[in-house]
Amino acid sequence: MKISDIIEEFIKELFDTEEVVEIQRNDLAQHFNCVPSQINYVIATRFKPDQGYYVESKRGGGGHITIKKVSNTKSEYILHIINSIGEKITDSEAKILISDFLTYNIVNTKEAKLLRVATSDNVLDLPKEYKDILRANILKNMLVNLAD
Amino acid sequence: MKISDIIEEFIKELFDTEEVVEIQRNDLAQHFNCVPSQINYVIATRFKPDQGYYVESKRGGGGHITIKKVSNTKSEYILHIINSIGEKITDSEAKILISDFLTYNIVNTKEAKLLRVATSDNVLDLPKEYKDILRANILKNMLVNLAD
DNA sequence: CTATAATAAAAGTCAAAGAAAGTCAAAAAC
DNA sequence: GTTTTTGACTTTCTTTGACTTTTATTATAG
Repeated sequence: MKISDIIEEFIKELFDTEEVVEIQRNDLAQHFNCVPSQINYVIATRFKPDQGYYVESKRGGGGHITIKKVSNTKSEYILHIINSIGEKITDSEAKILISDFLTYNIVNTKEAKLLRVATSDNVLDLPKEYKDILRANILKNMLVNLAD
Repeated sequence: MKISDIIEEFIKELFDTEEVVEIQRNDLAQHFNCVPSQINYVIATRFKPDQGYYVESKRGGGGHITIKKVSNTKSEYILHIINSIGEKITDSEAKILISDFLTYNIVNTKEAKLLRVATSDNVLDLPKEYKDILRANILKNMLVNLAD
């Protein structure tokens, strides 16, 4: 079996327990007994954006390579959620949904806050008969704009 | 972990309790067991003006380094806008405000979209008497969460 | 008692050395 | 002939230390 495949597999296994994988190029190379640039090769060929990964790195002392898995099914997931939201949604239902988005990295902290604020009961100071309908409307429309 | 990162973190923690941080270069270096110029390095790379810090120093006996967190004009700007929004705001007024935020890089494209969507006339499908009040409420609350 | 000179106590500068990661093309393997 | 492996060379960031500059204090001369 090719060393590149082994390294690829190794890194991918790290994602089982980690959301973001941080590696030390030289250490990893030493661990697999290969030249450091082999690691670059593996990353360049197996962790491309269209394969759902985002890579960052830093050189110098304490340098490292960070690989993030970006769910490519993100927009699919969002569209699915949008469809599952009916004509109404309560404050607590929305709250849970948004918290899930954060957990699954569909949105970042700031975006989650914006979603939450724009759909929260105390901001939507309206008669009951409007509230949940409007909330569903706002939420769905905001979500569409997060799906890309 | 890098010593520079540790020192950076240490200094930033001082800001939790202090508005202005005053350090003694040699003491700090001794505390972290590094050469004094390491402190200069950390300050030069981590406490730059565009990172929101202003640094002053004095040499000689009783010398020191003072680091001030300069009031982020961004959040100041946002807070100012929030105060200027009354109890109501129309769709077109909001639109202009949000477009200004983008122009001045107060928000990024995605955030601007979210603001726009959550305050737009067609999403806020409500009787006229509620619309502008609710829009102001939503907008102000969202902005609070962008001010940091 | 001042005014100056010497000394000490800081912080600043800058370049060299070290510690990573990146690049790219040649060689090897498939 | 395409993919993988290898390694020499480059770039970036961090650490270190010798040397400089500034400021405060202390000692000395008048």
